[in-house]
Amino acid sequence: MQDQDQRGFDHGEIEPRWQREWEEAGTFHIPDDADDPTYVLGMFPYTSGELHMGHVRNYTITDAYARYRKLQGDEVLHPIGWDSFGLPAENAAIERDTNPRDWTLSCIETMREQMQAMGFGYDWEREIATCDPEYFRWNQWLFQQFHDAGLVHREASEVNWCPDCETVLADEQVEGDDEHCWRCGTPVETRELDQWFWGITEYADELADDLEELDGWPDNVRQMQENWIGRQPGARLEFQVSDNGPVEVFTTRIDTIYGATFFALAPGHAISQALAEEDDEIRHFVEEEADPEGDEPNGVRTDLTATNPATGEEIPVFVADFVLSDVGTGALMGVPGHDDRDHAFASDQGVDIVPVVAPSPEEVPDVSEAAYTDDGVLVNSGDYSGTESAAAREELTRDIASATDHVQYRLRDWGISRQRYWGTPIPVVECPDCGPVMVPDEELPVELPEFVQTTGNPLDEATEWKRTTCPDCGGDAERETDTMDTFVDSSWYFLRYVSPDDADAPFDVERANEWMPVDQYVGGIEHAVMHLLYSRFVTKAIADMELLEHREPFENLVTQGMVLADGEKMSKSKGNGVSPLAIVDEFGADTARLFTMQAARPPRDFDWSETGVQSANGFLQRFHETVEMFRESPPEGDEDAIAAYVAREVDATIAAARESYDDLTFTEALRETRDLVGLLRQYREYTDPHAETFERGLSVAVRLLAPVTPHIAEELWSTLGHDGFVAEASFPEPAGDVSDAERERQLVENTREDVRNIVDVAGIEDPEQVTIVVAPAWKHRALDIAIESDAPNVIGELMQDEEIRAKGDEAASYGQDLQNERQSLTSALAPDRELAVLEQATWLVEREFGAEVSVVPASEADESVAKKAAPNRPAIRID
RNA sequence: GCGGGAGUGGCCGAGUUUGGCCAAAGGCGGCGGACUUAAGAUCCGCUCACUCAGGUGUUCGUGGGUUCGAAUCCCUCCUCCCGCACCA
Repeated sequence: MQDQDQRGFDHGEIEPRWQREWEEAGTFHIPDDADDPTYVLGMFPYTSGELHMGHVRNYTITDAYARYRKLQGDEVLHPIGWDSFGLPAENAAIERDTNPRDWTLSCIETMREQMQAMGFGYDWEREIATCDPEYFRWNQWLFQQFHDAGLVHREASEVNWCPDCETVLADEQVEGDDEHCWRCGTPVETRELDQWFWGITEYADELADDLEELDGWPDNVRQMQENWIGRQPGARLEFQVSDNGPVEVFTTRIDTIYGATFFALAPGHAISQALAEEDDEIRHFVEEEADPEGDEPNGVRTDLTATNPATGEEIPVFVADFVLSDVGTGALMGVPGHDDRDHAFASDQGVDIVPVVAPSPEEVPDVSEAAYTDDGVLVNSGDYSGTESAAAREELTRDIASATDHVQYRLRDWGISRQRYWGTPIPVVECPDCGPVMVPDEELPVELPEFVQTTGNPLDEATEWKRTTCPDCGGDAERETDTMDTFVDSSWYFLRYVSPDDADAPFDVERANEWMPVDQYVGGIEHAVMHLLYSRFVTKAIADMELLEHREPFENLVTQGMVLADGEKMSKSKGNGVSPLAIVDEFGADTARLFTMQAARPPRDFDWSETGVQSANGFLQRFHETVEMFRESPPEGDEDAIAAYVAREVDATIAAARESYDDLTFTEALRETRDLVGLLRQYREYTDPHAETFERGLSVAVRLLAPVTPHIAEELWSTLGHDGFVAEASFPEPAGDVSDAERERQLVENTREDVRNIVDVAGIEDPEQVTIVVAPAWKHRALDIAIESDAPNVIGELMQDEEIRAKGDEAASYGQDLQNERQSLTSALAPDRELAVLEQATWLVEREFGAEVSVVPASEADESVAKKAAPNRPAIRID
C-alpha cells in the first residue's frame, strides 16, 4: 500500500495499456508507399530466448532515436527480426529433447513479449525470422545469383574446424592468439574439406577504398576492417631455383632486392615437401622441428641455390618455419639488411648481410647488428644506386623480366559451408555425372528435413531427404548436405524489411532503392569485422547484379559500449547479470530505459548501478507528481518576470535537447530535461505559477522525455489534456530566438555566483537587500567599439564618441579597463536585455538568500555602486 | 612492431572539432541544514587552497613550444585500453 503511494504511478498498469494502444492504432507501422523514411535499425538479436541488458541498451538507443525522428516529423522505418538459425538451437533442442525449430519459435515468442514489454516501437508487421523458409529461400536464391555472377566456388581446403561445434569456421570466426571458436571458445583445429566459398576477395579493393567515405562510422571499426582486409601493394617475381625452375615470391620491398642474400620456403611448400621425401634432415625439420607459432625463426639449409634476378648471384635456399604457406606464395626472398626477421634468421644461419638502402648515399647504415627498415636511397645496387626507394620499386618491377605489380590481401574468400542442421541448406545437387548443379529457381526453397539427433552432420543422416535427381541430366543424385554460415542470413536482412512478404523477390527493388541505406545502424563492436564486412560485401555484389543502386548498407553506425556490473562484463557465467525482466517488474520499462540512456553515451561502457536505477525512477515519480498536482490544482499566478524566466529556460532546454538527440548522445537531452522539471518544481514552490507558462514547461518536458520514457510520457500527455499520442506529437519548438540563451544563462549564473562570493567573503550573515546595477548604455557601446577597433589604443577611439567623451574621467577609466583586456573582450547582451534577464532571475536570488532583490539601471543607482557596473557584469550592492 | 582510442578534481564523467568569463557541467560519494518520533525519500547549501565586497594562488598524465590567453593547438616522453601481426 505504502509502496503504491510512494510510487505515485503504477507502471504495471500504465505500460501494458499504452503498449496496447500503440498496437491498436498501428502507431509504428510504416506503409509501403512511405516516402524515403528514416531507416533506424538495431542489429537483430540471436534467438537465445531471453533479452539481456545489452539488448535493452541497444534497442533503447534505436527506439529513442526512431521516436525522436518521428517527433521531428519524419516517417520512420524501425523494424525488428530474428537471427534464428544457428548451432545453439541444436544444442538446446538436444538438451530439452525437442527440435531446433520448436525451440527457436518458442524463444522468439518469449523475446517478442519481452521486447513489447520494453515498449519498443517496432513495425511488427515487418517482423522477419531467418529460419522461416520464406526468408531463407532468398539465401538460396542469392547463392544461385552469386554463382551465376562467378562469386561462388567450391574447393578443398584447409579449414578451421571447431571440434565442439562439429563444424568449420570462417577465418573471421576464429579469435585470439590461441585461435579459439568465436561461439564456444574451443581451440580450433584444422581439417581438409570441400567447401563452398563466396568471393569476397573480388571486392577487397572496393571494401577497403570505400571505408574512407564511411565517415558516419567510428574510426576503430573502419580501422579493424582495414586491418582485416590487409591490403599490401608490392610485386611478384621469380627466382630460379636449382633443379626446380622458377619459384614465385611476393615482396613489398623489391627495392631491397640487391640485398636478398637468401631464399626461404615454407615447410608446406611443394619443393620443401619434395625435399623432405629424400632428405632426412629436412624431413625432420618439416615434421618435427618447424614451429610456426614460436618466436624464434628456425630453418634448415638445403643444397639448393636460387639465382637473385638482380645480382645474378647464387644464394642459399632454406626451409624455414617463419615462412607461412598461406601468406604470399609460401616462399620469400630474405633481405637481412632491411628486415628485422630476416636479420635474425640470417645472423643465426651465418648468411651475408648487405646494406642496400641508406638514409642518404653518404651514410650507409651499419646493418650488422640490426636491420635498417625505412625507405631511403639505394646503395650497392648497381645501376639503381642513388635511386629513392619508391622510384626504385617502380623501376625494378618494370626492369626485372618476371616482376609484376601485385597487391596482396590478408582477406580470404568467405567459406560459408557448415556441417550443421539448423541453417539454410545449400541449394546444390551433387550429380555423379554432372558434378555440383544448382537447384533451379522453381524448386526453392530447399527445406530442412526433420531433425534427428546424431553426431556428425545431421543432413548427411537424412537419407530420404538427400536422395534426389539431377536437375540437369535427371539421373540419381544427392543433395549437398552442408548448410550456410548464419552470417549469410544477416548479410542482407536489412533489405528484407523493405518488403518482408514479397514472394517473388528477396526485396522490392524500387522501394529498396528509395529506402536504403540504413540511416542509423546500432550494434555491438563484436561485429566490427564479421557481420559488417559481409553485409558490405553482399550489398556491393547485389548492386552489381543491378538489383540495388546503393553500394553501402549502413550510412551511420554507432557501436554501443558494454553494460558492466562492478566493472566487469555482465554475463551469466560470472553470475553478475541483472535481468531486464526483474527491473521492468520492479521499476518499469521506462525506468530501465531512462537509466540506461542517461548513464552514458551510447559508445561507452557503463556500470550498472542500483542507485542509478533508483534515481531514474525517483525522477519519473517526481515528474509524475508535478503533472498530477498541476492538474489537481491549476495555478493562478501572474505572467510576471519569473514566468518569463521559466519560459526562456523552456526554450533553452528545447534547443539543448534537440542537439543531443540529433547526435545520439542522449545524456545531455535527459539532463536538460531533468533540470527543467526541477526548475518547474522550484517555480511552484516559490510562488503561484503562471498557468500557461507552467503548462508549457510540463508539455515540453513530456515531449522531450517521450523518446526515452514513452509510457509515462503518454500518460502525462493525456493528463495534460492532449488528444492523440505523444508518440505522434511534434517535437517542441522554442517560442523565441534561442541564439542568446547560452549568454543569458551565463549572465544569470555569474551574477548569482558573484552574490554568493560577496556574501561569503564579506561574511554577511543575513543579507536584507541585494541591489543589482546594470551598466549604462554608453559602456555597452564602448565595449562594442573596443571589440571592433583595431587601433593601438582604444581610448582615443572611444573619445571620438561624443556621449562617451562627455562621461569624462569615468569614460577614461572604463576605457583603460577595456584597453587592458583588449584581447579577451566578448560582446554582451544589449543593456535593456541585460536588465530584463536579470529581473527575470531575481527570484532565484531572493529564494537563495531570503533577501529583497532589485535590478536597476545605472542611472537610477547610487553613483559609487553604478560606476562599477560593466556589460556582462552588473555591479552588486548588498546591505 | 604497426595502427586506432584514451589519460580531467575522492570516484564516474562532460568540456578538446570552432583556444577566451573553465577552478572546469552533471552524477555519485562526503559534509551541513530543512522536513520526520526515527530511518528512508525529498528539498536547500557546501565539497582545490588562501581570502571579511565579487580577489589571489596552484590545477586537467609528463616535459617543452605557439599565443595577449591553452584542459583545448604543436612536439617529446610515460601509462592504459582495443584491433592486427614471424604478413614477406
